[in-house]
Amino acid sequence: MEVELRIKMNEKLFIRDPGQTELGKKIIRHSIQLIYKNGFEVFTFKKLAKDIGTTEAGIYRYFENKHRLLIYMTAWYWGSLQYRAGFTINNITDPAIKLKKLIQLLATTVVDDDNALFINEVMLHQIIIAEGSKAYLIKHVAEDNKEQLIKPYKDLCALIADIILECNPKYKFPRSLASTIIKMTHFQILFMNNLPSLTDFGKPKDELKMVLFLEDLVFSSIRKK
Amino acid sequence: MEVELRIKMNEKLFIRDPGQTELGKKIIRHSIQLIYKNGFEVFTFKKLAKDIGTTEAGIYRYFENKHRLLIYMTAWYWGSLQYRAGFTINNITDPAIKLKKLIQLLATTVVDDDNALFINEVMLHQIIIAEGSKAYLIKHVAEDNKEQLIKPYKDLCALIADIILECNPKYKFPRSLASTIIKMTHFQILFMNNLPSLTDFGKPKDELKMVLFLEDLVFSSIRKK
DNA sequence: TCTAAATAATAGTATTACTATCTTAAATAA
DNA sequence: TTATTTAAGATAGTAATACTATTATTTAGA
Repeated sequence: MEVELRIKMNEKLFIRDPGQTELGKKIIRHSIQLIYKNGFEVFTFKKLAKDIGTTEAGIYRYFENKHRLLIYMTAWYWGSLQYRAGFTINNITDPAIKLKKLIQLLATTVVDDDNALFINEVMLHQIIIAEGSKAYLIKHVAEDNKEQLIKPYKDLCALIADIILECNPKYKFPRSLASTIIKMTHFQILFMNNLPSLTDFGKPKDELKMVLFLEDLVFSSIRKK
Repeated sequence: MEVELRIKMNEKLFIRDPGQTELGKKIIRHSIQLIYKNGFEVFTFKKLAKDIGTTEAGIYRYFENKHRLLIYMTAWYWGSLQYRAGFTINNITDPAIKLKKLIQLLATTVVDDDNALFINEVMLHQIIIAEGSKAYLIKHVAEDNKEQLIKPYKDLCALIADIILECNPKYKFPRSLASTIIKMTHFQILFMNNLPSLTDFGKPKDELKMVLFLEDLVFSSIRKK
């Protein structure tokens, strides 16, 4: 039996649902490869179309522009993470262990490299780390789209904030700490890989030490007092 | 007597030094205004030229492209911060107080709105918070330029890391904590202003509470053990 | 006053980011 | 089975962007 994990995406994120058609899946798959390889700035629909073997107009039937495509990817990433987070902490009662598991989930490179899926999560993870901020760090995103885009992110943040409160109901900054955890895991990975002198685990790369740092940071402030 | 603070900028960051000429200063001043107002994506040299009352070609004599201009601004910002950091902690001996002062410096909106200066630091601060990541989150920056751009950032990080070690010589992650402080002050400001639900001080905006959060986070982990 | 540097004015090109239209192929519904 | 949607392919075209090049004019310094 095959189980296909399908993440329900908000309809406003696309013109035509890329998950529903072959071309749509190809668009996502090849975009991820191209952006992963060369970065978002040099990525164009023309190059994508050529890579896929279709035409520019074909892509435009799915996404309004390349920025929307990045938003779609980002939302997909956070949705998937949300799902895996729920899975990870399922049946665990100790909130501290839940939190540790989540930090690990966030900080550790995804290993699920199932080629059957139309989304390569390893590459996507790297893209989000390197380019993810660009999805919402822009002035022209209309408020409603921003809402839709940010929602899975917010949900994950709220989930973590709740667990923090479980650990210590008196802790004053659960949401800020939650968003800090999420941001910092990504940034420390980015720094570790590209600007190692901004970290203490860049040379040699030591993901484990990074997790230790994050755990230390989080638990010292939660447990204090 | 007038004292002009001049920040020495690396020569690779521009074609012609904008600090040396009237047009150059205008370029910086108007870029800051335009990017602050509409964001970096929609900012073009054509619009800038029109705004200044010069031509596109005129701008290109100073900067290779708009991305280089952003790099210049970013480097200027970190240079300025580095200078103000030194100023701020001068004559203070207690490392914990030094650290607190630096957190405040990073987190608090700059007030120095001296119109005489060709760089409006209040706007620049906001630009760096909102668009700063775009300066180095790109694949095509050549390594040497990246070095030059990142240097003042690294220097500031190293300065903070040293103070952290003064506070507690046994602390294991001084550099990661330092880069975390720098990143998080900016992100928490951004979230506070744009995505308040990701923070605990968004509604109403409470910069002071934010500083408390950061201090709590930093000192609980440094002082532990 | 002469010279060199800086700027202004104008023009032009390649690429990007789209939009429009028309045709064909495939899926589905009556 | 045929009719009808629906998706995809093919082709063309436009406005804006991101530059480069050339020449003329102004300004400042020796």
